[in-house]
Amino acid sequence: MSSTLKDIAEKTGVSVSTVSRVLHDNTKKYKISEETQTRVKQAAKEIGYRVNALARGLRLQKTYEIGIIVPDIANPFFSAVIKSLAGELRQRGYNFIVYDSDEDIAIERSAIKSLLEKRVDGLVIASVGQDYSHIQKIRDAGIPLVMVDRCFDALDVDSVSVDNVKGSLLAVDHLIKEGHHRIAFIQGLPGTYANETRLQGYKSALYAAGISIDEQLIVGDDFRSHNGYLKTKMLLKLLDPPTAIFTAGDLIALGTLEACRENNISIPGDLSLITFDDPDFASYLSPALTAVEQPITKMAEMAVAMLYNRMKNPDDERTKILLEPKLNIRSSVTRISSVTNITQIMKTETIKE
Amino acid sequence: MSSTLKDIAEKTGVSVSTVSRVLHDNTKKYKISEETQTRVKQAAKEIGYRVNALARGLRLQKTYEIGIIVPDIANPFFSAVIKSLAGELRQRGYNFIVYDSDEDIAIERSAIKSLLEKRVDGLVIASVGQDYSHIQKIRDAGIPLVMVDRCFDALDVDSVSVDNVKGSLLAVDHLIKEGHHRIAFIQGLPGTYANETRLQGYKSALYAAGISIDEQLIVGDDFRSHNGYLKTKMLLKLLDPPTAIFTAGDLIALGTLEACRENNISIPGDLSLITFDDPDFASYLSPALTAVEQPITKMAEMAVAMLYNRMKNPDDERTKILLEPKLNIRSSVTRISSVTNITQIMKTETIKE
DNA sequence: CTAATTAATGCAATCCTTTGCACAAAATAT
DNA sequence: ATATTTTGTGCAAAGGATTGCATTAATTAG
Repeated sequence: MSSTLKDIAEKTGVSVSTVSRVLHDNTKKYKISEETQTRVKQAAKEIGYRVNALARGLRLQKTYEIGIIVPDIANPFFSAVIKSLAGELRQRGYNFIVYDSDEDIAIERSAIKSLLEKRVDGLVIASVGQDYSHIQKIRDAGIPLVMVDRCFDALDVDSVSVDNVKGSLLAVDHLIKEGHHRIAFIQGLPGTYANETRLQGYKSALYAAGISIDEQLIVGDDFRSHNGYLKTKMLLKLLDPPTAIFTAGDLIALGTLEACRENNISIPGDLSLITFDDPDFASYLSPALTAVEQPITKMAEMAVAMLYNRMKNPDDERTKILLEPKLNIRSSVTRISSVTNITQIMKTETIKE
Repeated sequence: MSSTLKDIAEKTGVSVSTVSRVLHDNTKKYKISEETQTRVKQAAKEIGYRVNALARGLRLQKTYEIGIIVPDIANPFFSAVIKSLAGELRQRGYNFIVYDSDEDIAIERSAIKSLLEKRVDGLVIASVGQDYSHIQKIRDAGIPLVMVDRCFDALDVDSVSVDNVKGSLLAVDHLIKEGHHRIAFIQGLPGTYANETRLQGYKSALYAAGISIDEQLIVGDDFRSHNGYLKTKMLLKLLDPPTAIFTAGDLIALGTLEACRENNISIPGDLSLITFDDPDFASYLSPALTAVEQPITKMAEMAVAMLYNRMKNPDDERTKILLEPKLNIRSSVTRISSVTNITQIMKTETIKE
């Protein structure tokens, strides 16, 4: 079906080696006569020759492919990350293969298996989290790898992510400054890097403000919108409901919006909302969402640069980079009066005792 | 670095063939003794063996990879399509490689080149449009191919897309029923299948209602949000601005929302808005967007089924499938009084003469 | 006890490309 | 005219896996 170097060789009467050299050896290391060159090129075009990347990769032990794994392609945050990574990689002459682990660590494992079988030259992984033994194996096997967004503090691997703790601090501090004391946190998948660090930021902010932590207000179990929907409904049913909700991801916030709409709760009138992640559509939502933005382009740029460096210098020391988040204040948070605050605090105390 | 069948063979003292058969021949066509099997499997595990997909693909002339090309990964519509395709493919034991053509036909071409070099078993393409000579070549080369969403009427290739004309009719009819006569259309990339068919639906609806077409109200040149933003600003500056806008894609609608917000135009108070594509967040926008929904899951399901069939039966007749769109009425369209209508019509007439 | 099966494994070709080394012919130097 | 260098090209191995055919040893049949 598809033609090979051999076909061209037969057609032009030269050897396969010569054909290969004409078509791919940009170096003039081998001196092929002008005449042969044109004859071969001509034949290649006529016959519609296309190099076989499998054979080449096999021979060269290099594929110019990078594997990318994210927990959810359809999540605007990750699709933006992929898009940025793709641009960076293309510039450097690399292609990429994306896998969607669907927030499932078993799929993540099998994705890694597939990619390694394909002999990709490197990996960029936004891990589901929870466990890192499989990632550790990749590193130990000496395969270039960088983790983005979702990484592991305890694992010594190149990584670039946003300072999640700081992002949460920014968000919760803002709520506190606006007079909120009863602030709920709807988390993503527990045990996950992104989640634990964001939770930590939430707790620190409350602690720093002298607000005691109410475990009832920490709910949720994954990054999907349905989680936001369900948990918001639960929070609203509390005897002493929160005056503000901080969600760990954009999709969760969408679920919260849906629940509020159904229950005729006005945001920010009745409830303030702030979320981690700042997708393109955040400012067009009703109301425009106050959100913590992550520097996606920067993240992709650095990830590729780090991967590139790791491929060149396998023995460099590994680095973990933390980028600065940014709080974009829009209109989903309202100031509440200090009178209310005091009542709130008293209420909280009462429950606590 | 990574181990091969040969390593295992040496370690266990059997031949490479035997190792291969133990590890991959699920058929019991060759009878390998239980003892050898366990010895080989054991060694493979110890040594961390991993098949080389390049070598296997080369030998088998089959890679179990499907190439996917879309114009914009970050567009929620396409990322949803990819996600659905991915699920379908995985079920059938296929992997996939995604490329983002960035709405650029040159990148699309080079993506196709790359994928064919990798010897993918089939292709799913949402083409940029404009030209199809490169697609025709794939078909003529006998490579299994199905087009989704963006296809070509004039090209005989398996394809599945939504009935765009009907979708536009649904949208514009709805506007007309709500009393609108001055309806603008902000298009996507001209020359594109999706765009031309949607435009056609828009025109037919107006024609059927006896409303003359005002070329001033047909604007726009790509599917990005910036296009929506710019063109909305222009439309608003018209002496006789539209009372409703119909946008050819979700991102365009986002741009329109932004422009309206900046100009203090209330939707649907001052202007009604309806869009093609219905992303998850459409119902949470301000206002909740009335939108034409495409059956994405169905589309992916059928695309994979068709591709699968084409791989099995290369000579079957090719089919073009059109799926039904659905209008989701929310709150971005308002009814306008017939008095206004008449004035509007008169104004239009005046300009026309 | 010989002939015919069956069980268990190995040989070697094939898939396609790349590249170090060898070699013949032509050009240049001595 | 001989020795040396340069040009232009081919040979063959390597990269890893698969599989039809061949082969040997062990069983079973007759």
